[in-house]
Amino acid sequence: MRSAPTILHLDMDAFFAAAEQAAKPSLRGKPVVVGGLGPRGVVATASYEARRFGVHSAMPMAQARRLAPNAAYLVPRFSLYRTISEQVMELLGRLSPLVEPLSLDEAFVDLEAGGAADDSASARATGERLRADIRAFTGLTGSVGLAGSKMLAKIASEQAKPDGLLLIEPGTERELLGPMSVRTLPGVGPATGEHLRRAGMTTVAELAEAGEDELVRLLGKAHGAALFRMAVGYDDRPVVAERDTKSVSVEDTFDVDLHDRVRVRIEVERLADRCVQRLRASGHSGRTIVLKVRRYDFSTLTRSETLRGPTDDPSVVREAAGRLLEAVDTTGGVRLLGVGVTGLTDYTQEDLFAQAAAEEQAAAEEHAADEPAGSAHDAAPGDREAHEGDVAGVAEPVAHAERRWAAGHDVRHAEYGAGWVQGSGVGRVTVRFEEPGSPPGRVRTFRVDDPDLEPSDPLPLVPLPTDQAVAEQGPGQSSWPATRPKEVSPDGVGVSGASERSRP
DNA sequence: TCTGGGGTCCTCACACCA
DNA sequence: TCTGTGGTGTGAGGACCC
Repeated sequence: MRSAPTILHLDMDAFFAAAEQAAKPSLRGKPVVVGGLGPRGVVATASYEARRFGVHSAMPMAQARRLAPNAAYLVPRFSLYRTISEQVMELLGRLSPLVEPLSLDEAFVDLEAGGAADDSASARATGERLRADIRAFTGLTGSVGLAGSKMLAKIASEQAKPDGLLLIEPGTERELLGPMSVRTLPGVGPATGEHLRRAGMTTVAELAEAGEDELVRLLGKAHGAALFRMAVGYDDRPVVAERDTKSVSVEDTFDVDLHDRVRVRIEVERLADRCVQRLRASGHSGRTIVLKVRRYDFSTLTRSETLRGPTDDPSVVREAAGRLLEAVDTTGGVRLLGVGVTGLTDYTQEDLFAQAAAEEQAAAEEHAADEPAGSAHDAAPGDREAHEGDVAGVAEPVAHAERRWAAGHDVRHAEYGAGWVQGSGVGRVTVRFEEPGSPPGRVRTFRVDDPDLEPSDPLPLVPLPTDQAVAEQGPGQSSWPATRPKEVSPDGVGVSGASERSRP
């Protein structure tokens, strides 16, 4: 806790949906829902227009479609969001060396450490400047909270949404927090909230009145004590720039429950391989292998095995996961499988031969991953929906030519210019010709093998400055964030609802 | 009308050892 | 030798977050 509100929390507004609206002018002002489009998908982000229909994060997609049948439904394009996120994080990095990213669209900044602010007035000015810069550089809006602690800064940005700034003056915390719901505090979810409600506590003030001993009795030592401190507005957690990864995992929910034991085994091995790929990409190896199984009735169990030493060998992880699977009863069906590795270290302590073999295999897998989209993981459930756009409605694996035109992806036509794929199927691809700076564009349909049509990289959401404009700013002046939109992996977008009406 | 994916942290139970 | 205790490692599950 500090005497000046110099901890800043930034939260981008409806980030994934806003990015799609910025990239696709025809979707601006319309309800947009981003999330998994499969039968078991959930909403990742809903635009504010969609929220008016009652759609919100974590809601089953089927329910969202009932509430907002005319919304545009899109699959997330993480590489695009990551590019935008890097631009935003770079802007934050100019304020302070102490930036703690929480996710692609959220971060804490210690303004004091960067000398960017030392009192309320300078903190507020810095926050407003940051919001203006984010809008100028990305075309998106973010909300800023400023306070003397991380908890309060986060609460402030939440209150400021959308597109606002709120500063909490030190000394006013308890007064402000008192009437708020216990669910406002970080760490109080549905279960803890209900637990507290049964104990007669629904507001933060009631938590503070109950006292630390009572909260510890109800919730346990760590949780109870932490919650009491939060309730009285005390939070001295520092902004931490670098955090070590503790675990790496991959999981897949299947469109239809798996019953075949052999198939389950194959999926576990596939997940183990994907997990090792990630593990290696992060430069880690790990000692404990974890298998996660969610059964037909949504009951979830985990089984783990700790090895004698850390590994990043796919065969070792595959075998361990397979052994763990042997001990699990899967009768009735399996809804989800996951494989993870914990107990991470930065290197492998196994013998050098194993290490060399592992590296060879990693190189081979990396080569395979560079091949055209769809060749490596067509059978993997997580990838399948990405290639079969909602609009295209293709039940069978799409033909290679059509696979080039994943719905939502950017394209360029020799005559009509830049656009994005609205759908494809039966030898045709439908493109809406518009780009971030243009008015909503027209839709045209082409043969999938039209030589004038080519896939292209995503365009910047706002025009990049000319070299002249940069030069005029002079050396050392604020300049465009270095990160540029780069190649986006074929993670696919399917569109339905509003845009589906313009299908050929 | 069903409930994603990738994480973190905490608690509890149990075995083992000093 | 037996019993109690406390620390540590491991395994499982739950809650929470974005």
